[in-house]
Amino acid sequence: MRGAATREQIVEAADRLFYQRGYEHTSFADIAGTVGLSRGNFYYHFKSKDAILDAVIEARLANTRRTLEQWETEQATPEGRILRFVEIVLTNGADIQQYGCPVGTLNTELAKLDHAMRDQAQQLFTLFRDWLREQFALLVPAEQADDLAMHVLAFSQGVAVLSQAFRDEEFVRREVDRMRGWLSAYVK
Amino acid sequence: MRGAATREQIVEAADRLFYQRGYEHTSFADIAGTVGLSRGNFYYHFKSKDAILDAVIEARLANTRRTLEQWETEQATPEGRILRFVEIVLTNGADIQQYGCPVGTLNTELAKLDHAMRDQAQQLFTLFRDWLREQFALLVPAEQADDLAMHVLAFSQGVAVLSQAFRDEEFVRREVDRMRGWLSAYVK
DNA sequence: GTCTATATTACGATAGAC
DNA sequence: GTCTATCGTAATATAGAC
Repeated sequence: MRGAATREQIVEAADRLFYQRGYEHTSFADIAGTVGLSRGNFYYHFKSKDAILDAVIEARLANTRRTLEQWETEQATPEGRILRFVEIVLTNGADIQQYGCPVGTLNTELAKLDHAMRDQAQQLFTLFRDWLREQFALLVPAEQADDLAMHVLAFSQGVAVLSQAFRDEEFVRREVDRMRGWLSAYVK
Repeated sequence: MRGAATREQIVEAADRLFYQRGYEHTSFADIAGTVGLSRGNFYYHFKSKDAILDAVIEARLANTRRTLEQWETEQATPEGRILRFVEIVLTNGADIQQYGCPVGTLNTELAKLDHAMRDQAQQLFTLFRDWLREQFALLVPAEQADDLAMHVLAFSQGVAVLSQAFRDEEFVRREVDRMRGWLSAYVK
């Protein structure tokens, strides 16, 4: 019981630190310090740094699935759901301006490190891609849906990178408005 | 003479390694090994890692200015110049698929590290932004030009992040085609 | 300008007591 | 399950010989 709670605390702290500082720049001491644990005890729960990354990605995948399910129930129409995704850059605007997109920055970092966990990080993107594709498939012929899903995904990444680089909230708003206009052409 | 040549070699090697592996993941030994220099001698040329980063960014700024000037002479029309920028994601497609955008990934990394050289890295983006704005100012009213410039910049970053994550050249092609269509609406 | 040798620190990881 | 103590390695950086 207690063990599971500690493990969860470690994963949560690592998740946040990996996002805010990056994976490589986060040390065991950082995570242990945040949780209030000694470095030695750390290895009882996770035997390597990669093992923590694995757990963090698994947690993010689970959280993402939960979020997407919630959006399904909250938004009645496919365009409403797609718009819900588009507006993350506003909803999470402050975090994105400081730390970038949690999915995009992790993928970028692991790609440069040529890290073994690259493909699992890509799955985070794939979750959104597939979900967006399903929404578009309700609006356009099925063979166009994936292309449009990738376009919306690219929008989110472009906005996130520049939002972090320039720290310009107005830019984000303008891009969301432009995306709203683009999207309206596909609404039945 | 010889000293300047060695310094140049160091900056070139560091530039490439920072791009391919990331700044933090690149060690002095990596750079020294590439140039064929001992670590000790290294500090004769650069007294710290930050000093190398500074020199690398300066070199990139100079290279970027040169590239933009070249595009000015090569392309007679503003739309041709903007398109030349848009097509970088194809021209440098292989590198971007492997290492991402050199400007975007550096900005993302330095932002997470909260690095002192962040603002100088941002200048790389600003060079492209200002240049694109000037091109758009020849096509649309001046007050719209910066918004459109940022949109094109966001396009390049979105495509670069997803190109690296999914390693999908077809996606890049489709996005460039879409951008060509978008751009044609602004051409006189 | 270039080298070897070394100081120093931080990190990932292990051993073993409690 | 948690702790302290410690090892090995790699990285930044310095000192001093040639």
